[in-house]
Amino acid sequence: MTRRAPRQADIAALAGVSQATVSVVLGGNQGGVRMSEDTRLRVLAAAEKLGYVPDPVATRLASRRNHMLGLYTFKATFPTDVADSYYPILVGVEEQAAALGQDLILFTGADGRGERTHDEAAIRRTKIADGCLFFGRHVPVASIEKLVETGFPLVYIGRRDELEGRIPFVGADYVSASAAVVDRLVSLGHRNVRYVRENDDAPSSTDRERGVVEAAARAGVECRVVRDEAPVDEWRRDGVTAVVVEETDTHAAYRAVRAAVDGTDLSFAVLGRPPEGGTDVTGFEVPRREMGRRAVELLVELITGDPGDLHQLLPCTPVPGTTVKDVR
Amino acid sequence: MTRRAPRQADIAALAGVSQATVSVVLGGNQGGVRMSEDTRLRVLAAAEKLGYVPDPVATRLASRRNHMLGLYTFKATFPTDVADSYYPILVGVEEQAAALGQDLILFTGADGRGERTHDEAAIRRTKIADGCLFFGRHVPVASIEKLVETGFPLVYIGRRDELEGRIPFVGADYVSASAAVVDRLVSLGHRNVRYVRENDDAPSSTDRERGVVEAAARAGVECRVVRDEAPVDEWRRDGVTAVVVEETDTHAAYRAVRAAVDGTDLSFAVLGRPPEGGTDVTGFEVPRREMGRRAVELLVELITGDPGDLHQLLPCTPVPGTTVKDVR
DNA sequence: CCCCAGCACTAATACGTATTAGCACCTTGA
DNA sequence: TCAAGGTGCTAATACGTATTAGTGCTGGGG
Repeated sequence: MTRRAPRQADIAALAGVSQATVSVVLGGNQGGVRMSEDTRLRVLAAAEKLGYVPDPVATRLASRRNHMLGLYTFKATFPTDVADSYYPILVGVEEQAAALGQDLILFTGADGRGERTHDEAAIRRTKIADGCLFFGRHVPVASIEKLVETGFPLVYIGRRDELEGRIPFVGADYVSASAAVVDRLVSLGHRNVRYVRENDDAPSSTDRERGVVEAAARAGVECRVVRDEAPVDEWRRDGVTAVVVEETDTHAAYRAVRAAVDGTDLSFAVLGRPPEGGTDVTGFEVPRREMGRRAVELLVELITGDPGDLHQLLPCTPVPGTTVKDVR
Repeated sequence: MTRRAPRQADIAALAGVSQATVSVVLGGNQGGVRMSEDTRLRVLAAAEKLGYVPDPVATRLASRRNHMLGLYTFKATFPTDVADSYYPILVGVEEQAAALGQDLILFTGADGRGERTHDEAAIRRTKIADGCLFFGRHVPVASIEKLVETGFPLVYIGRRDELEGRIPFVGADYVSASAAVVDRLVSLGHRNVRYVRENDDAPSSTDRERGVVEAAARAGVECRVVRDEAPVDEWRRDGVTAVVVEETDTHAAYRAVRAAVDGTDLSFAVLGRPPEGGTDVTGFEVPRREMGRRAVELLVELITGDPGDLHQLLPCTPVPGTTVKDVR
């Protein structure tokens, strides 16, 4: 039953011109080819009448532009467990893509039978789009390198330092934001702090640690780093007055520490936002939506050829909260 | 810098065969073309040596399908306000798309400058995919009809009865689920019920009303339908013992009624799930994730040519809850 | 010695669009 | 009248792979 979708050749036949003419007219005549107004209108009318829609695959094969941006996530794009942290980014991505007239291709990472693979073929499929956003805590370096080497435009959401800075990214400035949290503690008189981080070496984790450690060092304040455990009584014996905890998608460290600290007189801050929401816990807000927007912006710049800064770190907004006490 | 990616022609040259041979060998020889083991190995070796990876764009142009499913939403795909009700559907869609090896195109509805239009051109663009899912409370009938008429595969998420049943859909059986809620009230002795519904004539609203009204009629129970207001004292004077409220994305009716009923001895049920979550409120669970999955399944069936049932209604899961009292 | 049946492979073409060189025609000015 | 220049359009080709009809070759049977 399916009538074939109309193509330029059909329009050409209807309007009594050649396929090339149709392409020129519909393409907005970028090539500077002369065309009479009369012909132009005839072609447009025919296209309208047939309900023509350009084939994006053919467009891309012929010209390497189809106004589609890829979105490759290393987990499901719509994850079930960490919805709260992914979602705002996606909102930003969609927002900006719409604003710039780009559609989005979600690569499901499926190569036919179910299993989600992130092998080279899967990643290379992103080339169907004009460019692609990548989003995930880790990087399959080899595959990404091949993409980068072919000059394919891509932007990571989140800071990356693999491939000696050849990966463009839009991330959050966790270093400064984390340092600011420590600075605040220091200004309120805390001289002995524990930092609980998770067992992950993604940049978002290491950046936070760096911010905390450097700020503590600058202030001459003691700050020991521990992982994923909360012997609160011991800490208090050691003279600790404040606990800072990393916040990741899993919330693992956060929950453990929060539970242990609750009801004590320890000050408490989180490097991000607590999963339960609210503004009472001291920390900072990651500008996820803005990250999504800027990533799209940068990607489109890469595609069109004059990118701004290839490595962007957006500032996080401090959340004062009420869980840090003045101990001066 | 960009060295050209190797193509089949390069392999062919290296192996001393034709491009067609390369295609046949690398394509796993689906067409039943005979090929000597020797040649096969030579080609594979050459491909390996050059690091060949097929160009997905060309692949998709040459074969008729592009293995992309469209997803057209009448609001932003990633809405900021109704995340909870949209999201599970998207999860299901992505899940099943991945399982069936399909990528997803999100139509941002952008025609250049920001504003989201749903004119014919916007909807027509969905044809760049092999088929498209539509998702929204209302239908731009004229535009959709044109699509349907060309035989373009599409599936609505949510029941639709426009175009005399020519629109395939996967929806939820709100009629039965709503009736079941009333049946439960009746079985607990309620003989006078108020139904508060919202001011919307989308199928999801009218179906709920129908279920409620019919169930009440069958049981010979009084059930008056009101819109969006909650004069609780008046109801109680009239002998009402239970209130049923529709639940939509806006939560408007729900919130009003819930607040008014709270603290009274009126029983209370919702035709869906309350926005605050939990399982204490009597109602039912809409199988959103499953709807997403099945919609994808049906769409792919339409594309490949042997669709099952074009109109599917999925059962909702009853949630007993504790807000309905036994008044026998 | 010829014919036919496989065998191993390839030429040709399709897919739908973009791009570019250039053709045929017209106008203008000398 | 002719060259120069302009106008409006098209032929040809590229993009990289899939598909199919067919071609040349070999060997075996008659």
